[in-house]
Amino acid sequence: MSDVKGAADLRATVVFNLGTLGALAADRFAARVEALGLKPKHAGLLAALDAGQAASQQELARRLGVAPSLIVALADQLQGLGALERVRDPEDRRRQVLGLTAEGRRLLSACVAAAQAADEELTSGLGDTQRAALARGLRLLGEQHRPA
Amino acid sequence: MSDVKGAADLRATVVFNLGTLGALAADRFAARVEALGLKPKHAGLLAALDAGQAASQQELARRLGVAPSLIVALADQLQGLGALERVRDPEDRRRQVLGLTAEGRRLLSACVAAAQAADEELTSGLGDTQRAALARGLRLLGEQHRPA
DNA sequence: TAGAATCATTCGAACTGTGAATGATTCTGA
DNA sequence: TCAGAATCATTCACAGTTCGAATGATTCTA
Repeated sequence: MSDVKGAADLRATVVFNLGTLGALAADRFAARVEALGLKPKHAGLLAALDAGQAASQQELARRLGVAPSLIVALADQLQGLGALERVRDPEDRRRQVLGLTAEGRRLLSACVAAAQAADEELTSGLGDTQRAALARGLRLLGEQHRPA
Repeated sequence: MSDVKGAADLRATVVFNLGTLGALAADRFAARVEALGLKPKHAGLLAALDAGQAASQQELARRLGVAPSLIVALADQLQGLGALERVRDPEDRRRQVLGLTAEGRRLLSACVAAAQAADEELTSGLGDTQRAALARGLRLLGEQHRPA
């Protein structure tokens, strides 16, 4: 292969396709959760709350890779929807411990359904085998890049 | 499987992993092309110019999925770097036809190298077989979602 | 040939997310 | 015990990015 690289070489790259398709997938997902009155980051926060133990906002900011001040805004909005509750940690009253409500779990479930529908739409052109291989590869790569 | 869906179901989704990893990949790539004085969109424009026939800015905006006014700004900056030239289309003097210069091809080549290095970094935890499968799946999916 | 359409360009505005400042609370070490 | 440092949630001003409307030049259409 030549040492002068062109557009074709770029398209063969994982990061290029990940970036492009990631933006596309994010748009499709965003369009669907918008019907729930949510942004993708809201869904991310709901999922983080469902996944781990009760966590402070500081800790959630680390997990989601965003500034703590953004968690405040997201939590405000989700609290306004009745999706989560803030409770002062009695053992450290600086901390606000966030917890999902029943409505929060309902919303999260709807977000997951939206993601699955978007999956169906996005990968409809792929055969079952290819779709499974892609899903597996992404899950693997994702597991290796989880924040501690 | 239950009909009430939780965080684990979301993480199993292609769109979720595509979105998350897409953002990660974009960041890694951006950090590398920044050393060249470029943003990822600049690289995208260079690649679009290298790939197709000479195109108007209007057409490039369609291909990249951005507003025409953004193409103006990107092209201004790349022209300032000597990476491309604007030529009035003699057959339609409203159009500016953009073309890569030798410097533009050099920059594109450096962008590709940056993407390949980012690939190496990002997928270093995967086996060769898995990496190839992932690259193939992404390329396939990407080809199906090309703008006309 | 007059008016509609299309192109590149400029400019103001919307949206997102960040980082610095603030007040409350907890920790630390003398 | 207590004074100062550290950590938490919160507010707020700000930067970065992208878009859409307005503009002028050019081309198309009837």
